[in-house]
Amino acid sequence: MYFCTNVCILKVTIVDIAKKLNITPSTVSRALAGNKRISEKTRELVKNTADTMGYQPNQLAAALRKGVNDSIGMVVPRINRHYFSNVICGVEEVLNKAGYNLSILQSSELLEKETNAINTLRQSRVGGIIISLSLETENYDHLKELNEQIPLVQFDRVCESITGPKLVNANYDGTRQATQYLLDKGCKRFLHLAGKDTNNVYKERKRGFTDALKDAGIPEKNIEVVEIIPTREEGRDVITKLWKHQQFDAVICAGDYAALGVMEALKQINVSIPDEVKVLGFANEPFAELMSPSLSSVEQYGEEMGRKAAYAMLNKIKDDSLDYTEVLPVKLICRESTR
Amino acid sequence: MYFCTNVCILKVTIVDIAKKLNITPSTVSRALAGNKRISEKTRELVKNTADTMGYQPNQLAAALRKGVNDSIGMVVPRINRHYFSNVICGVEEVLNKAGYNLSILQSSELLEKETNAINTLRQSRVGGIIISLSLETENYDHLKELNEQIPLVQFDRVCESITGPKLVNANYDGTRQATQYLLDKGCKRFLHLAGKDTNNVYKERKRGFTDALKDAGIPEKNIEVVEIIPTREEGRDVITKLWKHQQFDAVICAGDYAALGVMEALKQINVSIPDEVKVLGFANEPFAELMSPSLSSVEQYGEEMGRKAAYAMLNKIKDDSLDYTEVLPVKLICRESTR
DNA sequence: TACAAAAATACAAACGTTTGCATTAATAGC
DNA sequence: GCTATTAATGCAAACGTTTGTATTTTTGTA
Repeated sequence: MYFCTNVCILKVTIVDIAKKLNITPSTVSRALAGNKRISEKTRELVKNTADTMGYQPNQLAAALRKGVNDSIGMVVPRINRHYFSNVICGVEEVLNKAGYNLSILQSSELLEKETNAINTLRQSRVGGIIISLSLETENYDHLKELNEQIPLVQFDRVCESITGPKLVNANYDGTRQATQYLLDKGCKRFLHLAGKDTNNVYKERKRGFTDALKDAGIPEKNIEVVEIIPTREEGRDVITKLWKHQQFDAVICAGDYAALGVMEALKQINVSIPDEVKVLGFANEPFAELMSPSLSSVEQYGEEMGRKAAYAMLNKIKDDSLDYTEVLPVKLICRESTR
Repeated sequence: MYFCTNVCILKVTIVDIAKKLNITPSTVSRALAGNKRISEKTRELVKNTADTMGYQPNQLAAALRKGVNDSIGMVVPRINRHYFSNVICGVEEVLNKAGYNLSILQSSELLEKETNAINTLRQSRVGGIIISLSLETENYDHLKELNEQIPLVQFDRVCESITGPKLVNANYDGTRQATQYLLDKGCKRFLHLAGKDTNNVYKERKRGFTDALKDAGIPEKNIEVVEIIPTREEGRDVITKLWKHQQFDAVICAGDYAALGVMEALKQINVSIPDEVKVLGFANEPFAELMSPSLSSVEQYGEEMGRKAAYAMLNKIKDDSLDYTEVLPVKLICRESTR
């Protein structure tokens, strides 16, 4: 069917259709949009010839003229992180159905890349931005500015002092519940490997941990909190160093990767899990279930988070005054590492 | 500093700057672009006032006028698959540095969503598309058409009959080497859980498997190939059913998730891995290393693939006649499941 | 058949850039 | 001091849509 070359296929525009049918571009535009002002007959005619000519509407021109863009931007710390990639899927699912499409950028946990990403998205005039902050982000000026300009939805790692929809996981409840669970198991000496305190996620997890222990009357000397970057390596290193001076029977980590490191380190020095130490992670990464012993963790539902963030965006676009914080429930998953 | 409202910040345009400085928009445009035709003095002046006014260039307008867009589209089967999310990171890394940005869409393994994604990207006039095909895609008309219109780079799951840059993993070599490794270990009765034969990736993996065995003189009756959708569930189910009639001492799977299912099923019926059966996967998912016994697999370097795909795109944009297939090396990773 | 009302379409400006060409200002050469 | 040359800027059209308003065509009614 395609006898003509690239160029001609690519360049078919509303004016070409208009010329072919001896009508005006405006009529074509309206016909394609299904406007009732155009007669049923010409509407059909236009649609058909548009099809046969291989017409592809020019999003750029339309967005420029309309002043609104039906694509939404998304900024995440890392695309290849299980949790975030799941959130992306959820967002995509909802936005796609609503006729929007998604531009995804990653900040790689860097403030500079985050700022760049935001600027890129603004320059391409996205209709809104869904963001989860980088670990490095402690100054929020760029966000405050952004928030005054286009619809902004924050999720997971958020800046609380910025108005608008914010969706977070029940980090406090999750860790508190997890800690309580270990208390019930009879643990006495607790270690928490926490993340940066400037981050709402890690701050809340730490708070859940300490509150649970305080309420249970555990003496301070049996509670230790160490702030790390929650990676496999740091988890391993920190435990290895720490264990020489101090032992625990419960280690609660701010993330599964740190917990993985902890377990590896403990195995290496022949500390038995869960008999001598119980280990708990957070995020329920796919590997948690499959390790040996399998790792207890806290599931946070990424796709659901994504869907909620997308709906929040759709609503925020309609009503700019939207301002709330929703806390999504998480679920403690008990496995061998805490039996 | 921001006394004025949303609207006014958002709307600052090249004309506003021009008015403020009593010069024309064209001068402003050229100044911002660093054009030498504009005097050093006004260039600086314009840039400074643009900054203080919070000017954000309108990508839409520029792309519309220039007829080219500095954003690249990417279509992958699933964003939340470890391999693909790694490829995305690689692509992003390179394109970002080159001043492009990325729009990522997922096909969810469906032809229809793939076609939609492509259309969406074309409508937003991306400068090129990097794609890995959905499993469902067996008809390539939409790709052939696309390939005549904008720069197209295929990776991993490709259509061989379409010209242009194609980057694939050494699926044949990888499986062949893996099979040879099991032959060397003394295995005699081989099972391959293959994926769809219409897919280049799975076809090559199967070919590597059968070629290795044929060359080793393994009799046909000791070779079995079963085509499945390589998921955990199917791996589990197929083995459970199969094992009743037929046993093997080597199971080579087209993917790690299928291998995981296989191992679970075998554990359930008390078949020992690796003593009675050796199991091998493909892709080296993060969990492979952490399982017990740990799963031998074939590493395919996602980020490197992404970087190569991005470079291919940058080159293809410059030179449309580019047409080659590059095979990226993979690496057999031997672990406990094949000891 | 004429005429108002309604339906269908046409006209033209606008969105914010970029860019070829025209114009003005500045410098140089004599 | 006057023209030739170069440097700096201005003008206006174009990219492909959308949309308010104007115009034409059709329909209905008397």
